[in-house]
Formats: sequence, structure tokens, C-alpha cells
Amino acid sequence: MPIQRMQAKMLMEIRTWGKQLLLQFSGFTLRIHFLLFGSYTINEPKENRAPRLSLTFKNGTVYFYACSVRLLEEDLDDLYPWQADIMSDDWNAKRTRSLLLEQPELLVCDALLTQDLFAGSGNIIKNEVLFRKHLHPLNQIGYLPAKQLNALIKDVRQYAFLFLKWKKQYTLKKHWCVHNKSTCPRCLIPLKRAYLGKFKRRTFYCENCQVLFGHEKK
DNA sequence: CCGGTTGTTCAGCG
DNA sequence: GCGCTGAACAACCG
Repeated sequence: MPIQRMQAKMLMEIRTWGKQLLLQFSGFTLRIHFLLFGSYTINEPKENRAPRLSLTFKNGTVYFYACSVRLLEEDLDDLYPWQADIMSDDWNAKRTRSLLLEQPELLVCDALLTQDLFAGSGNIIKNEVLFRKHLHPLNQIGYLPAKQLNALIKDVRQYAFLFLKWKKQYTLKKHWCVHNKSTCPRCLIPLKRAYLGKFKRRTFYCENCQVLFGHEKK
């Protein structure tokens, strides 16, 4: 990475899109993604490991660890659909709904991991929101009644704010209903655990409480 | 000590 | 070019 290019530059703007942190300088942007294990500190470097990147400003230094760092040249508005960000003021549920309706065969467990639809959603949010909305992970978008689809889209955003609140309180895990759990908190039967969908991520769900539409008994 | 994963990207293949 | 698979990365938890 051409590190000298960053010398003496002013940080113009800090933005985010989903899980990405975007540091805008004039002429280029640094894109930071913390992946599974990344972290950052300010003014307190970690003793036992080297930062992937550190940036020193007049008022302090930020250190980034175990993350992906990329240099973007493009205009961010051309790169990112801001309306897909589930925690943004610009979030547009209607946009995501109409994109979903174009893919009736898409599984809900895959939809909730697709960043262009739900930027910021991940595997924990997927598992928890599907349980909260009583939807089986293998539902196809096209079989969902409009009411259920709208409620699902709405709850991804709502749960993301709860997630953040609980995370800040260090009580996130305590609030998990199904993720990493073995028993359904609602009906007390054992939860199913499987690697589902095209992403094949760990999926926890209750076969009793989470409905599969379009597969009614004849 | 070991196995698994809150996520993404890339190489390789058919 | 597409879709799929496996690997790579990396730190922490149980």
C-alpha cells in the first residue's frame, strides 16, 4: 500500500456502510473491515501484536488490528447503495423489499446475509430475527405473505439497534434467543442446528415455532 | 489444548 | 463469465 500517499492528509469524513468503516481523505478513501476478529484502539497500542494500520493525527493515534484495509479511488456514492444500510438514516425498506421481490426463490437465511440488501446484517442477526418473526430459515421470499415480509424487513433494522445497545452494555450474549443455544426458549424443544443456504452459515432455529410457508400439507 | 466462528476475498475448477 | 468449493486470514471463547 502506498503509505506515503497518506502523509500530511486531512481526514475529511468518517462514514460507514454496513460493517465497513470508510475514512475519506481528499482523493482517496481507506476502507476498513474488521471481519471476524478485528479491533481498534485510540492512543493505546496493544502490547502483544502489530497493528495492520495506524494513523497519527495532531490529536492522537488510531490503531487498527486484524482487519482488512483497502484503498478506494472511486467516488463512494458510485460504490455504495447507502439506502441498504440497516442502521442508516437513509435506510430504505421499500428499496430492499422490491429487490427481494425480484428474487422470489431466494431463501430468507441467504437474504439476511446479503449486504446489498441488508448492509450490516450478519449471522447472529439472521438467526435472531428469523426466530423473532417466527420464520423458518428455508422460506423462499416469494412464498412469504406480504405482511410477514414487511415485518421481517422492519425487524432487521430494529434488532440491529437492540444489538448495538446490548453490545455496549456487554449483555449481547445474554439476549440471544437461539444463536448458540440448544433449546427453544418459547416451546422448550431442542433447536435445530444446520449450515443452510448458499452461504452455509450456522443456523439455529425451532421447527415448531418458525413457520415454513408454501409447504402446507395437502 | 483444541475446535469452532460475529466475515470476506480469492484461486481453481467445471 | 457464472456458480460452487475450499483455503486463507486471525483472535477469542468454551
